[in-house]
Amino acid sequence: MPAALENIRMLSLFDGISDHDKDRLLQAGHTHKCSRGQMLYAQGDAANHFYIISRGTMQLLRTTPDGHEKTLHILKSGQTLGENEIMEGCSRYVANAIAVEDSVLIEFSATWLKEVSRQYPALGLNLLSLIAQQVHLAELEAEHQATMSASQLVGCFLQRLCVLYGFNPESFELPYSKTLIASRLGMKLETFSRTLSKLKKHGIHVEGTHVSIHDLAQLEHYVCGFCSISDDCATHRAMENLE
Amino acid sequence: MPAALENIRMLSLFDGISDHDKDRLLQAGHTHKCSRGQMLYAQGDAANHFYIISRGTMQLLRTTPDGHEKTLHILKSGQTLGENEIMEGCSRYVANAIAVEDSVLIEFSATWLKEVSRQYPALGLNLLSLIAQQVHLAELEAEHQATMSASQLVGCFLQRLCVLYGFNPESFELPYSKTLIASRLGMKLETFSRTLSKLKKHGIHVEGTHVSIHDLAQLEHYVCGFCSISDDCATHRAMENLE
DNA sequence: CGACACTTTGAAGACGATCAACGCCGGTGG
DNA sequence: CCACCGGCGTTGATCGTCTTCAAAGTGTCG
Repeated sequence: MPAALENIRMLSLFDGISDHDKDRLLQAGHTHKCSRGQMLYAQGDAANHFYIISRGTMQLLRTTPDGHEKTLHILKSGQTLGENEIMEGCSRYVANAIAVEDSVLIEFSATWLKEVSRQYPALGLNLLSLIAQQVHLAELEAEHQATMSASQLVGCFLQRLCVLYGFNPESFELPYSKTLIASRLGMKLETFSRTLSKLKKHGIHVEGTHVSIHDLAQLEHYVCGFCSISDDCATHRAMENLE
Repeated sequence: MPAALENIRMLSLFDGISDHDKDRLLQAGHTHKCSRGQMLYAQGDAANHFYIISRGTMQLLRTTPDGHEKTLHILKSGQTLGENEIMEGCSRYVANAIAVEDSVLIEFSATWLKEVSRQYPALGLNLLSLIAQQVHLAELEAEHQATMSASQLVGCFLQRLCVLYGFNPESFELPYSKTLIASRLGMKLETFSRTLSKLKKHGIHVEGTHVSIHDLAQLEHYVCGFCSISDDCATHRAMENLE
C-alpha cells in the first residue's frame, strides 16, 4: 500500500472497520497528484469520483451565474471531496475543486463509495454522520453570513483556524493567502484588509501572514454558538471538521 | 393505522421499501399535535425524536448568542425534523421547532431512526441522499446570503415557494406572514417590505398576501430552475436584472 | 532591475439596519 | 355599537457598514 494511504486509515470515516477490511477497501484507491492552481474537477462535471486529501490543500470554488465567485470550503489533508454530490443522487459537482498548493489525493470511484456504504453499514453510518455535520456547518455558515459583521466573521474564522490546525492563538502564520480567506468569508479583499486593522484595537494583530491574538477574552465578541465554550459536545466535533 | 400515516407512505424516504415493511416501520410512530405558536422542542434539547410533518407548518428558529434570531427553515407537510441532529451523533437540537399553524406530526424515537437505517439499507441510503441534499441547499443558502441583494433573495424565495407548493406564479397567496418570510431571509421586516415595492418595477406584484408575477421572460427560468437541487440555479440568472 | 501577484489605503457611493411614527385590521370588553 | 388594544405591515429619515473604483505600496522571482 502506498505510504500516502497510511494516515488515511485513521479517518473517522473508517471507524469501526477492521484493519483487514480497511486495507481491502483502500486498495480500490488510486493516488492522484494535483499541483498548485490545477483544477481537479469543474463545477457541473459528472460526479464520478470521491477523493480523500492525503496531503495539501484544496479549494472549492463556486461561480454564480451573475459572475460572483465564492469559496465554499478550504479543505486540508484528511478531508474529503465529492461525497455530497455522489450521495445526493443528482451527480454533478456543485463547485470547482482547485489545488491551493501541491496536493496528493486518493481517488475512488463513485460507485465504490456507494457500494461500500451498503456493504459496510458502519461506514454508511459514518458517512451519514459526516454529511449530517456538514449540514450543520453549512447552516451555521448561512446564519453567520446573514447576521454577523465582517469583524465577527474574521474573528470567528481565525478562531476556527486555530482549532483546525492546532495553532497557538498567541502566535501563528496564516496557512493561505488573504485573498483566499476573503473569498472564503464572502467579502471583498479590501474589506478583509480593513477589518484586520480594526481588529488590532481588540487584541488581534495581523502583520503580513503572522497572527497574534493577545486577548482571548476579546474573541468572545466574535464567537458563534458552535465555536464558543458551550456545554455542547457538538462544538468540538463540529470544529474538528471546519475547513 | 391512523389516517395521518397514509400520506407518509409516499415519502421518498421510504422509496424501495415494500408496503408490508413500511407498515411495520410506521407502526412505531405516534401522532403528535402541536398548536399554533407551540414549541415542539427547544434549541439545545437532547435530540431524542425524529418527526415527520403530517399536516401543518413548522418553523426552525435559531437564537444566536448575540441576540439575533434567524429562521433556518419553514417546513411543510412531508418534510422532516431532527434527522440531522440524530445522525450527527452529538444529539442536541440546533434550533427551536415552533408550529407556525396548528400541525400534526408523526413522532419516532431517535433510536428507531438509527435502527431502521441500519436494518434497511435502502432507507439508510435514502436518508443519506436526503441529508446530502440538505448540505447542498444550506451551502447554496450561505452563498446567497453572501452574494445576493435583498431583491434577489426575495425573488428567489418567491420562485421556490411556487415550486414547493405548486403555485401558479401568476397568482397565489403567501402561505405565511411577511414577518416570518423576512426572518427566513435573514432581513428586517422593513427591508423586506421596501424590497417588495421595488420588485413591482420588475413585474413582481405583492398586495397584502396576494402575489402575481407577470414577467413571463423571467417566469420561464423560474420553473425549470427551481425544482431541482441543481447547482446551476436558473434563479440566479433570472435575478441578474434585479439590483 | 523589472514584471507581476498580492496587499494596503483613500474617497465616494450603495445598501440595509435602526429608530420612530403611522395605518390597518380583528378581537375584546364595556 | 363603539372604544380600545395588540399584532402586523408600511413609510420616512438617518446612520453605519460594506463595496466599488482608483492608486500606490510590498514582496518575490526571473
